Parts: sequence; structure tokens; C-alpha cells
Amino acid sequence: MVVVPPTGVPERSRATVYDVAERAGVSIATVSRVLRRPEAVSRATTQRVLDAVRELGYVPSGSARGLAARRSGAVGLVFPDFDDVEEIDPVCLSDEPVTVRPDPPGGAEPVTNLYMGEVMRGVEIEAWRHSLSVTVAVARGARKEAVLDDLAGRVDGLVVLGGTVPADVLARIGRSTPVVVVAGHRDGDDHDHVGTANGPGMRVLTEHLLHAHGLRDLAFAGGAADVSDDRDRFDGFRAALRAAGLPAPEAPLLRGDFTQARGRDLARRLVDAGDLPEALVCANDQTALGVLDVLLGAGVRVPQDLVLTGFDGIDAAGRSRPRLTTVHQPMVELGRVAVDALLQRLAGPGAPPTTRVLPVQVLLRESCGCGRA
Amino acid sequence: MVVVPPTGVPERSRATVYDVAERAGVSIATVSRVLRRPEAVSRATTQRVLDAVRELGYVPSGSARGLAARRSGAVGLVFPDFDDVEEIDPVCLSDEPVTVRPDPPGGAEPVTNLYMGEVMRGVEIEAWRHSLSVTVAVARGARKEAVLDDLAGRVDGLVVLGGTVPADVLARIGRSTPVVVVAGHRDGDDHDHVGTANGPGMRVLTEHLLHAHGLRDLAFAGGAADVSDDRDRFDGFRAALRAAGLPAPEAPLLRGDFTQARGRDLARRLVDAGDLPEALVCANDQTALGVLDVLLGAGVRVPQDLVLTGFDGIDAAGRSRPRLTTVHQPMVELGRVAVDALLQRLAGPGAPPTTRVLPVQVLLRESCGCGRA
DNA sequence: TCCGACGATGTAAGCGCATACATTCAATCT
DNA sequence: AGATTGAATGTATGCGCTTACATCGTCGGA
Repeated sequence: MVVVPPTGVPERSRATVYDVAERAGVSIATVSRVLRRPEAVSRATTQRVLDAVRELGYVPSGSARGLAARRSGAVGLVFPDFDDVEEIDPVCLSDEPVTVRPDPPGGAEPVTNLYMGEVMRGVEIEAWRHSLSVTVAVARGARKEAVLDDLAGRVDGLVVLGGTVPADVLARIGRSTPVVVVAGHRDGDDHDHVGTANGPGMRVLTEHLLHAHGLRDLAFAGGAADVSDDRDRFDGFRAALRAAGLPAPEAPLLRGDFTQARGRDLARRLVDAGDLPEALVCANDQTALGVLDVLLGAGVRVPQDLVLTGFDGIDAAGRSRPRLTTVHQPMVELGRVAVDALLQRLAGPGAPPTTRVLPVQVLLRESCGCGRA
Repeated sequence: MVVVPPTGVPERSRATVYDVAERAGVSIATVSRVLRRPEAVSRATTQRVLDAVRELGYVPSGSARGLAARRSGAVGLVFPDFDDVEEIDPVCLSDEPVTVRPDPPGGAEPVTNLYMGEVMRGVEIEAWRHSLSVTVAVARGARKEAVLDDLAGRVDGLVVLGGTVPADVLARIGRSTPVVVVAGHRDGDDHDHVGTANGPGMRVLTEHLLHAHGLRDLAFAGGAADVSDDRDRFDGFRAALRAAGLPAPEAPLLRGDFTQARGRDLARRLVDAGDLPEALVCANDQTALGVLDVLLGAGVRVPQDLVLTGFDGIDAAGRSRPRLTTVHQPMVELGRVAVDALLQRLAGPGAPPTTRVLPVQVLLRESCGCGRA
């Protein structure tokens, strides 16, 4: 890293209401009114105050405002830790401004990040609509709980991704701060919940395979067993089979962890065993894409030799060859509805906890035999 | 959307230091000490206080703490608006829990989001390391400036992506709050800056094409003209040509806007004209990927008929066929270094503004003829 | 035995703002 | 003219916390 030698010299002040009031020749109450309820102040006074604000570069203190108003005007967003680290080293950079690397290995899988990114965009959009700011925190490392408390203390409510925070910790925090859980089962808690129609979506997809394509020998490749989304999807899969009078397996044929790498492992096992089902229904797109990769490499044709489906509707699923039939989750809406739920909770603290289930879209594409192949 | 009828009834309180102090039989100063400087309190007292904290579900108010401590412990992160909207409608969802759509068009381009996402991850990581929280805001719509002021008022410093905020607005905010600009030129401002070696990276990449592959007829496909990254890259391109004794164009052969869609347009124009250069050097990966798409469709072989390169090192560039030769920007590090810069600024408010330039990596892959083709 | 030092805790003063309430004054009504 | 009203503004309090300073023991050394 190159550090360019500096040039100028900045100075920094921090004006307060008192400074502005003095300069404008009014009381601090009037300054506050000009900024919060302009309709309550005369035209001339407003102008004088605004001039003083501009001249002093006054920016109201969020802390003071939050304290006085008893609400911070911020929502907190809690993510799980993808990197799963306890320690992160300080930044370490090459001294060379440019290095050359021949053909390095492909990047990691940014997909989970993408999912989070979409949810976050939704949260941000809805927060923006209501003039709220968004503070994010990753529940990571040993100080995890402290980080969460800190966040809870500085926001009006929390949006937490399911499974990110242990139930007991969340319950404790919920005592003082409204919590909305996104994509997680209600386990006897009192939080508001927002989720998607995982089970029905998977059921409709499975029924499509059964009825539109006349398939009978379907297998399920699961994700992480302790994730409620996975359970719901598997249940939807089984429900479709049972409704068609077919035997429903007790457990997924294969069990992955939602990653593409594990999807590859599963596919290799499948190929090695030599006993392919007619269709492999995967618990999520990443798994399916990993499977697809290996299958194609092994000469298995999709969908001719094997029908393959995913779940989530991530971008990459629409760009694979063949394009992946999947179930699209409204991730941005998940975030937006979560904020809505939070606002309603803040408006009516006494109301009983709610659960919202967002609709999904089954996208029929090439990997099941639909779409333009 | 399905709203499941509610069940329980939550109640919410909000304990304060006073409550905890009373319950533990100590003064509020002691409560504060237990939480901030535990080493200054006796073992027994600490335990009593912590018990009271737990029993009451006490979470300190961030606003009050921020006010008293004169620092909020948060950094602000300002993004540009990708969607470029003035208004965003309320959430609108289908009433059907599951809908089926045959073969919908491919998704949008989440790539800019990805870039931002990586920078944000870096900011978050470094903030986490220093026990800071991160508050994000998108400079969007008419209330843009108000949103920014609000953010500036509630954080200790701002990380702003270059070009997101007009220079005069940023200067005004900089009067009261330290600002670090990421990936933007310094235009006589007093902010700290963090960028990457765009010019040198592009120059090395271009020199590789000239010397390792013996190419002579190179063209440049630019991005948005008003973006400093684009200028730097084009300058690096020209510097390499001049150093090799070749004529350097005054302007890019083609001018896009960093999107894949525009890349496609450019490629069509190129193909229609029928006059392909030996190599097309693109200002970023998205453009290159769009170009690649059309070229392959038109039967142009890469790299045999045309050498193609990108810039940024996004994930998709490593997954295309052929894989894209490009220059990788350390996006996560960009975010991390920005926070570092902010912390140093907070520690030494009087120091002159700094500029940090992070190193890049030239990734030689298939699209220039390197790598395993 | 007395004094100083030091560790542990309490006291009290804000931090910068919002807001309930009081005050002022001009316009309106009787 | 005096009373009444309402808009515009000021006064004063407190939000919940941190922290400088004061206080109180306790213990070791003279």
C-alpha cells in the first residue's frame, strides 16, 4: 500500500443547538422546532435559524436526540457469521502496487452473502421509506453477545436472521427491544416472525415434476439438518409424494450443508453408486449447481438422464447451463416486510406476536425439461 | 402473504442504570463502572451488579452513552443508489402463497451490489475488530441530503463511496464529521482517501498483452466517463501503449456505463462494423462479460480471434467461458483500510488529510490466452 | 498510635436535545 | 375599552449515561 504524503490541515468543530440559538438570536427550543416541526415557527425566524445552521455547519447530535426523544430512529440488522472466525487479523497488504498471478483458482461462494445482501437491501429500502437508519452487526466470535447487546441498546428494534442468535439470548434481548425473526421457526418465542412459503413452494415444484413430467422416482438432497428452511422444504417434498400415493422417504437421500462444494460431493457419491434417480430435488440452488457441475462432467445429461431442481432463485441459477428450475424466494421483500412488522410492533407494543409468510414463485426452466432447451 | 393469527402477549420494559443500581444496592456510577471499567470495581460488587443486570434484562441506552461519552461508537457507510429511484412503493405481494412462472427472463445484474457488498463486509469486519457498529445509508431520492445529515449526526465518522455525494455537500458534512472517501479522486478536498492502483494495474495488464502476447492493435472499452476509476484505467492503458512506442488514443474506442447490458451493445456495434481489434481492453468486468456474451454468439472466438480483458475481479469473471483475464481489486480491504483511516483521523484530528492506494492483482486467465485453455 | 496512601464507592455535574408548560403579544370579540 | 383567544417564542426539566471529584475505609509504616 502506498501512503501519499499529506498536504492540507483540517480543523473540526461541532456546533450545538446552543451555538445556533445564540447566533440566530432565539432560544434552543425554537432551533429544535425549526428542525422538527417547522410549521410551528414563523417564516422569518425559520430563515434566521436555518442561516445560522448553515453558517455553523450544524448537524444535530443523534445521541442527544435519541435520548431526549426516547427513540433512536434506527433499526438493527443481525447477520450470521459466514466466515466463522474468532479472530480476524489486521489488514495485510502487499507492498507492490501491482502483482501478477497466473490463473488463480476460482473465488469462493458469495451466494450466502448475496442472500443476506438482498434481505439487507429490503431492510434498507423500507427503513429509508420511513426515515429510519439501519445499523448492521454480525454475530461473530466470542464477543458475540456483547455486540448484540450493544446493537440492541442503540436501535428501536432488531431484525434477526433465523438461527443467528441462540433462542435464550434472543429472548433476553426481546425483553427490552422488539425483535423480528426472518426465516426462522417460531420456537415458543414471543418475537414477530417473517418467512416464506418454503413447504408449499417445494410441494408445488415436486407436484410439477410428478404430474407435468410424469416422474416417479424422486430423491431429495437436503441442506443443513438444523435449519428450519431445510425441514420445511423436505416436508413439502414429502407431502407432494404422499398426495400422489407414492412412498415418502423418512430422510433425505443425501444431506449437504447448502454449499456448492458439498453439492459436488453428493453428486460424486451418486455417480459412483451408479444408481441415479429420475429426479434430484435439492434443498437449495447452490447444492443443485454443485451437483449439476459434477453430473455434466460425468456425462450425465440434464434433464434427459436426470431432472434437477434447486430452491432460492439466486442469480447463478438463471445463468447455468441448463438453466435451473427452482423456487424463487422474495428476499428483498423479506427484509421490507420485516421492517414493516417492526414498525407495527413499535406502534402497538401490546399486540400479540405475529407471523407473516411471504409467497414464493416456482420458476420452471430447462433443468426439469421446461423452458426453451 | 399469509398472516398467521397471533397467540401470546408480550410485555416490554426498559430498565435503566437507576433500576440496576437500586436492585444491586449501589450507586449508578458503580453500575457504569462495572460495565465500562470492571477492573475498578471489587469482585463482590461486580457480581451483585451483574446479577441485577441479568434479572432486569438491562441493556444500556446507546443514545445516553453516546451523549455522555461524546462519541457514538459507530461508523457510517454511505452508498450510491443503484436503483436510482425517487419513490419506492410500499411492499406489494401476491395473495397466492405459491405462483408458477414458466421460464422467466434472467435476473438483473447484482454486480454493483456485489462490489458494495464486499466493501461493506470490509467495513464491518474492521469495525467489529474495534468494537464499533456500522450504520448504512443509501443516498437516494430527494431527501438525500437530510438522510446524510442524519447519518453524520449519529456516527463518529463516515465512509463514503466516491461520487455518491456532491463535493460541496461532503465538504459541509466534513466540517463536523471526519469523512473517508473510497475509490474517488481527491478534488481539492480535505477528506482522507482510500483507493486502488487502477492506473498501474491497467498498465501492467496492457503491457502483458503487448509483450507476452505480442499484440499491437488494442482498443479500450470505457465505463462511465465521469467516474475517476474509469479515467485512471484508461490513462494506465494509454501509458502502456506510449511506453511501447505505440500511438495512444485520445478517447476510448467505445464508451459504456459499466453495465453488462451496455457491454452487449458495444459488442454488437463492434461486430456490425466488422472491424475487430486484436484485443479489447474493458474498463470493468461487467462490460467485458457483456461483450463476451455477444462475441461468442457471433462466432468470434476468444482469445483466438479477439483477446478480451476486464477489470475488478468479480466472481462472475472467474466463472465465464473462457475465464476472464482481469485485474482484481481488494474490495474487502478497501473497506477495512477506510475504517482504519477513520480511526486514525479520530485519534489525530489535526493531522493533514491522507491518501492510501491499495495494491491490485493482475489475474491472467483464458481470455487473453493464458491459463489452461 | 497516628498519618498517609490507596482502593472502593458515592456525589453531582453535565452531555445536547425534545417538549410540557409558561409567557408574550397582537388580533378578535363583546 | 376590556376580555379572550391563539400564534409565536421562551423557560425549565429530564432523557440515561459517563466521569471528575469527594468521601470513606483499611492497611502499612513511622
